[in-house]
Amino acid sequence: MNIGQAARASGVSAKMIRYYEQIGLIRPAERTDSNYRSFSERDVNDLRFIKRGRSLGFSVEEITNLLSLWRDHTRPSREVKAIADAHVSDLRARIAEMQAMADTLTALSEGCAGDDRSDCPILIDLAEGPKPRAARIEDHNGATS
Amino acid sequence: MNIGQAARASGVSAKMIRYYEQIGLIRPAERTDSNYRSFSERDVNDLRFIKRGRSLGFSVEEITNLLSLWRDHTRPSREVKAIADAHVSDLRARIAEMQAMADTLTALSEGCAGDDRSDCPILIDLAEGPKPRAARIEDHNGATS
DNA sequence: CGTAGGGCTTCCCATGATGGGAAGGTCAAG
DNA sequence: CTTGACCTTCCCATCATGGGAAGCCCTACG
Repeated sequence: MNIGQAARASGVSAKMIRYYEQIGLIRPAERTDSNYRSFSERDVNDLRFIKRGRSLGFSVEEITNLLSLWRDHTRPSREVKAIADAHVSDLRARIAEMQAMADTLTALSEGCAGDDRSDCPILIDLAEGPKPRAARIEDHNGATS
Repeated sequence: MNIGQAARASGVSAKMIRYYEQIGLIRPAERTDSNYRSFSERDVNDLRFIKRGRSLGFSVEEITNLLSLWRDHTRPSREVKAIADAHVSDLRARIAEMQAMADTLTALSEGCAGDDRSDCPILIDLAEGPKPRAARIEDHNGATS
């Protein structure tokens, strides 16, 4: 199986296959007499594993670990779960961050006419920093943050 | 004002200030006799603008546009709003993507004992691809997706 | 006044995952 | 035997950021 065929079969681009080989994520492929890489079904399965891992947002480094856990069927599921859970935490943290950005911007955009006038709370916020959000009445009671 | 002082005053690292200058995001700073960059209050304000924009997830390119809109007070808010809204769409799309990843992984992780046994649905999913979700009963009625 | 330490300058390199493209070898079909 | 599609390696670019080296400058202290 050529690299192109392996690419089509796995959904991983030929460029990426070479890259994964180069960084040691996959074993160096066999070579034909003419120096073409030659892939087995098993190689393609590994590539599919990698592809799926990437689509779940795992870094190549995490996939390296997951792949070695997968190959060694005696390893405890604890290790796999730890990697996955750490990744989920990471995802959720980044989601929260981006959600906050989106919410802030949405609020600012709603206050922006979006017409010919130049007045725009978005620019004001960028220039002057975040305006304190509508103060909650409870806060007057001296609860120090 | 030295670059270090400007960095402290704006929250943008000296490295980044030089970079922003290099790519033309900010005007080249004045220089002292000894070739040190010299920043004004106005420069620092620009840096704060940039900093705030980055913290809202705008790319440097988007900030370039926002900054020029900010400097030209005659421009219509429509343009600003368009940039912001496009960015919000982008954020929301990426959030949805990551949310889907996190949800999938959470479900898989819940099915994983995380103990000494090697059996683990996470690895199975990675190796074999996504399992069809628990089929909803309504779906038996032939509603084609 | 001399020197030490900290700040500044530029320049190069690295990150992570991906793609683009050039130059050249190979293979299969016509 | 030629043509076109494929393969090989190598280099470059992305985006925003940091690390670090080599060398100049400035200030404060003895």
